Amino acid sequence: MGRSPCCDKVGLKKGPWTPEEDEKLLAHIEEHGHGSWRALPSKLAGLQRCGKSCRLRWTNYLRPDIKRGKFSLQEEQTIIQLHALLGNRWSAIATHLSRRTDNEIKNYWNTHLKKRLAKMGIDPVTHKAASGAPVGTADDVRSAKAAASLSHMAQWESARLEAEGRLARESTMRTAASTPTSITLHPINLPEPTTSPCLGMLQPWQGAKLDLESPTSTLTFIGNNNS
DNA sequence: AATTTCACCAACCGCCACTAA
DNA sequence: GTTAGTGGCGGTTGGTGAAAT
Repeated sequence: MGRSPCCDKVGLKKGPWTPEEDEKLLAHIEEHGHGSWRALPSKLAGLQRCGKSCRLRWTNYLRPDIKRGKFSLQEEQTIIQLHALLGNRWSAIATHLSRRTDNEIKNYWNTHLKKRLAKMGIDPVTHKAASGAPVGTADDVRSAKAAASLSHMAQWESARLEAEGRLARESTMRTAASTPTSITLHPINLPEPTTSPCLGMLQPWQGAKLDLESPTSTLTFIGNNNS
C-alpha cells in the first residue's frame, strides 16, 4: 500500500502551537466543523500546518470537552485496571475515562503510574509481581489467581472490543442516517476490582479509604447480550 | 548565581485499518 | 483485485521548567 507522506512538505510549520494558530483552527472548526483534516490547512489562510497536526491539536488540546489537570484517585485506579485488561490500547482506555485524551492518559501512565508500579515491584506490562519482588507469600497465591483472571478477562475484553468495532461499523453502514452512533458496551463480569495487585498501591499514598467501585462500572452497560 | 540533571507533556513520526476510485 | 488517500493509534522525541548540585 502506498502512502504519501503527510508532513514532509517544505514550508509547513512544526513544533508548539501559538495562540494565534489555536484561534484560527478553533474559529474554523466552530464555523465548519471538523471533517476533512487533510483539506483543512488549505482552507485556512496563514495556517502553515499539516492536517494531521491540526487534528492532533484539536483532539488533544482544543476540544472543548477535554478535562485537564491532575488525575483523580478514581481515574488512576481506572487507568491501572483498564491497562491490566487492555494493555497499551490508550484509545480504548480513554473511552472509559470521560474527557481525558488517549495522549494524556498515555503520558500519565508513562511518567507516573508505570514508575509507581515498578517501585512496588509490579511489572507494569504484565501487572504481575516482578520476579524476585518482595511480595508476601500469602499474596502470591492471590496474585497468581488474579493474574490468571486478568489474563482471561483481557482475552475476553479484546474479543468484545473487536466485536463492538465490527458492530459499530456495520450499524453505521446500515443505518447511517437514522441510528445514533453511540456505542453501547455490553456487560462483562469483572471480579473484585482489587484483584489487580497493583491497585493496592494507591491506598497508602492517599491515606484515604478507597471507594473501590469497579472502574468499569463507570461504563454505561445495558442488559442485553447480543453477542 | 551558574550549571547540570530530572520530570513532564505537547507534538511528531511511522504504521495500520479502512475506504473509494 | 489493486492502488492511493485518509483518519486514527501507539511509540517516541524534544523543548521547557523545576529541582538538585
